[in-house]
Amino acid sequence: MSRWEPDATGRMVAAALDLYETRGYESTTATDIAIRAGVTERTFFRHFSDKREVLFAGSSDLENLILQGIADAGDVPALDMALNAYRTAAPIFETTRDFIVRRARVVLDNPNLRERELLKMHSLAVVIRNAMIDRGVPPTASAVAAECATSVFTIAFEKWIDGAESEGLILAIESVARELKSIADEFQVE
Amino acid sequence: MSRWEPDATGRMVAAALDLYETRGYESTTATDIAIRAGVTERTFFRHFSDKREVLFAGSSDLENLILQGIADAGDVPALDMALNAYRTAAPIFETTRDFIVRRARVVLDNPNLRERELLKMHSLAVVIRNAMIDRGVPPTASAVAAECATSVFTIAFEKWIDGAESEGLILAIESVARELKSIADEFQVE
DNA sequence: GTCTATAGGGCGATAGAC
DNA sequence: GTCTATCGCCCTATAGAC
Repeated sequence: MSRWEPDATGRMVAAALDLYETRGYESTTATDIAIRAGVTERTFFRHFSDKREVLFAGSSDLENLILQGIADAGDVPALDMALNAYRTAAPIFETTRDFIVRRARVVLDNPNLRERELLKMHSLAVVIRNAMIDRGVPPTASAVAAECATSVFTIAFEKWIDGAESEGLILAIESVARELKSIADEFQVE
Repeated sequence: MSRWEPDATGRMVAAALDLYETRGYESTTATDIAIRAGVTERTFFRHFSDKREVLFAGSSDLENLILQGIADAGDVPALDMALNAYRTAAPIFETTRDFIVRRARVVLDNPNLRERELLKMHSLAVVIRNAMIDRGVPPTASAVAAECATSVFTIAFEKWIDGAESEGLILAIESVARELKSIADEFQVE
């Protein structure tokens, strides 16, 4: 038997989500989470740079899928390429839906967590943007496509969480993308 | 002569920007800012809910202009309506360009401030979205238009700060909006 | 305006894996 | 021996309570 129970990170994430749900984020201390996970406060901060980060463990996995989505995309228009990043990432949300939904609710009603989520989403957009530039897509087109695909994903995710799109996250993405297309069609540049 | 020097808020904002520029955000304490502005630490926290907020003073003015931009827009397509919010807000950036540029640099290279900025931009998007829904634009169209107009503004702002668009922020907005139109044109929905 | 709890960083000690 | 995960104690600044 080893000195420590395995998967300290997983235990801390689970403990944090439980406590944030029941007591709320503000009134949960880092020490509370650590104790519930069977580690010390100091260990908590060695795994997570701050109290928010614990709900964003595994975001580097997400980033890798995003990058793969760009690499896997064929020689398609910029917006399609950017959207492919999120199509490729969608499965990791779908396979852990219960956790994702609980987590989303907690994040949604706490400004501190919301803020961190926006930073994470923004860094995904930056990753997509840079990967597209590396593939030879012009800089401004890459920036606009990456940002707008991220908006599409965010809105689709919102619908999927609400249960309005019970047919799956990818279909929700396609549906919101169609909406973007139609809005842009109506728009007349001066 | 009054008991206190006037414009405590303005002095704290200026002091904070100076210190964040020279020492960096992390190694500037709230007390440092307060002292430099000639107030007590307690006064600082009475004006600003936290150390980040000091660089976002006046964001309610911005929100009001945004709302006016939506109200002033004629019966135009959704994306045009959302963009009009930022066209209307553009002048307050242009009249204080020096301050805005210094501020943008500081925000850009500190994750804590960057995070807060993203939250502020997101709440502008939400304000636009709700104002559009109130004007009778369908919910999903409002969401997509508000988010994408915000992306357009952010990218245009970036170019304008870099000096690439010396002809003004509004022209930068129009130019990025054209890019969005052309990207959406290429995109073929499945 | 004063007091205090919490966030979160620094550092050295400890105990297993290899 | 090295490397890595944990602990424990000390510290300061933030930010909320009173």
